[in-house]
Amino acid sequence: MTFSRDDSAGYLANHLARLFARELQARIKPLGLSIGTFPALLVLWEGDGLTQRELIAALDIEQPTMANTLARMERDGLIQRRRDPHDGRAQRIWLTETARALEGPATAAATAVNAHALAALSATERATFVALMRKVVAGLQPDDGAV
Amino acid sequence: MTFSRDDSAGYLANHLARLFARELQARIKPLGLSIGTFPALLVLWEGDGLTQRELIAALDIEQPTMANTLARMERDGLIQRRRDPHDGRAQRIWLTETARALEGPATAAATAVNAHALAALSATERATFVALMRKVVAGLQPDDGAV
DNA sequence: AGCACTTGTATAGCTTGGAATGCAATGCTA
DNA sequence: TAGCATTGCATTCCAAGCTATACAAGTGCT
Repeated sequence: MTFSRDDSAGYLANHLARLFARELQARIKPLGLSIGTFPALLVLWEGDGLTQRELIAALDIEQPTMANTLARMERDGLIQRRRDPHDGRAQRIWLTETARALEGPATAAATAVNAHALAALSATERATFVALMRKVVAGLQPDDGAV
Repeated sequence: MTFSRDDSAGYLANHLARLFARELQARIKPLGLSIGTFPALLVLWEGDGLTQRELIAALDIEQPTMANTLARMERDGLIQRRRDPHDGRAQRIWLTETARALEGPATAAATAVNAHALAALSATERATFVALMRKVVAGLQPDDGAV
């Protein structure tokens, strides 16, 4: 029996993520954004002043990846970093006005991508799909709560 | 209303793919493989002697990505490329014995990753999950059949 | 034969992701 | 309080994905 790509959850997940990324990329490029910054922005739009460590915990991204992403975001004028007055190691991350102004159009773009991607599914199927993804993610995630 | 990451199919797909990739990577690293070569190997194990173009069509990978992946695979002794005798532009890709020998352990590793990832789901849910991913992928794919 | 067009690959340059490592600031403890 | 462990972040190096571009080999047309 050969291993079948289209029966493999892992293969499909990879393919799915690439398709989503391609489309989101196309839609937010006009805004001057790229996909890697998106998750961080989503968190920061809810409330900034976080440390890198807090962002990492929220997003399950490895620390060097986040450091790199934040460096690009600072370069591109999306964030500013200021040292934490109480902890000389930490920096707190603040959105610029530019980044704040992008919340509306950027989330609209993401919503549009999701809508387009799920257009082939019924409302029930969409809910099931998202719930199952959440369940698998939860099962795979390293922080098992209990230790 | 704020955009909620955990209700976003795109966000979840990205997270899911990263979790799968991390685990597969860990499991096949001991074999001397890395995840980027995996899809190409799956196709070539079914039958080699393909051109780069044929691999791309099978996997929905952009051409420069595949060129780059094949270069790494050749460097790592997984494939050899020989010019097509009938078309001076094309090269046909052949697996080395090394690559052939890895089919068993590598697909076993991928199967184990899938099993682990879907462990939180019932048999019915697993089938649903895979079917829904396939459906969304099909809906997002560029080649609409009709043109 | 000559020319434009198409096709198959390669290259350059970027982003996004990770592992491994280094280092400074902090915290803990004997 | 000196020494050690921990924490927060940066850096290095690599893989994997993309866009844009280049280029050589084939194809078709005149």
